[in-house]
Amino acid sequence: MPELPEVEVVRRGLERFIVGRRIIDVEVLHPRAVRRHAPGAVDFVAALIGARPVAAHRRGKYLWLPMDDGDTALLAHLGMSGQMLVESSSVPDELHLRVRMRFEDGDPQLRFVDQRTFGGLAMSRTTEGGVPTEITHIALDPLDPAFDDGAFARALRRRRTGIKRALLDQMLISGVGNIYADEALWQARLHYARPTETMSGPEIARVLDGMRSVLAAALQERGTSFDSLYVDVNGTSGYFERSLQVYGRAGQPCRRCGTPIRRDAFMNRSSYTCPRCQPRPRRAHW
DNA sequence: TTACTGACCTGCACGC
DNA sequence: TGCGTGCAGGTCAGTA
Repeated sequence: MPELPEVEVVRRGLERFIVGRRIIDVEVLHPRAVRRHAPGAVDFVAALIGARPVAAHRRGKYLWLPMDDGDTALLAHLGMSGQMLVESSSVPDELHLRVRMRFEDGDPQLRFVDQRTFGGLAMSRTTEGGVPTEITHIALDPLDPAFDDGAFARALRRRRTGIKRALLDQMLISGVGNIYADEALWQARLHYARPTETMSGPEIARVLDGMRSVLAAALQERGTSFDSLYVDVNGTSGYFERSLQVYGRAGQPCRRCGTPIRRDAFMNRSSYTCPRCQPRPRRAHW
């Protein structure tokens, strides 16, 4: 499931293999893949043909390639199962190939493959700061040098919710999904239902430290892979799954204290905690 | 204004 | 063997 580390690995691949190459052909093979491009697939194709990406940027889980016209960008979100593959035209089409781009200098081509179609591409106008207008509401991620720990702590305490809900809110902090939220909270020894409004400064610092350490470690391992759904631009899976401490380990011993890891249903998904290291708070936001 | 819920979507695992 | 069901989860519109 692509979260910040996985998206960053893909961004680096696009920067290496796609930036600087002029697009000469675009095929949209599934309209849902460009549903976020309001004017439709025909307009999406027309906007891209002739354009040349000049950089590859990321904010949270969003990727964008600014174009050489100076005020548009190709905006991408991988959703649950999106893949950006840089491949030779001789490679057979993937079953879930949604969009293909060909370039003036020939191979390799860029393919957007997405099994569950939660992801998508769009052409977007950019702000003066170079950020696509559609994602200006997305907060910075904790690895961004401009991320303000103090402002995050103040915003967190203004909320009346549980810490995990807050961490998954991309308007508060971006790049963190279900997997890394569970991992960071285990690192910080905090339960997911811990009320944000009463969190102490050291507790918030532990959460930020936990997030940064888990995201950095995942980046080092080129991301997490549970199946074939997350791969880099060359189709290679990451290795961080082997380093996960709680996520997906229900019933297995906590690597800190040996207590069996517990799985709870939470927000229509799963939450993994160690009942001993991360005790339920007396007052909780479920 | 803020917090929360459900829908979207497809493939796989599992039980019957 | 085949069918039905549950599960995985990021985002956003709608609701309370």
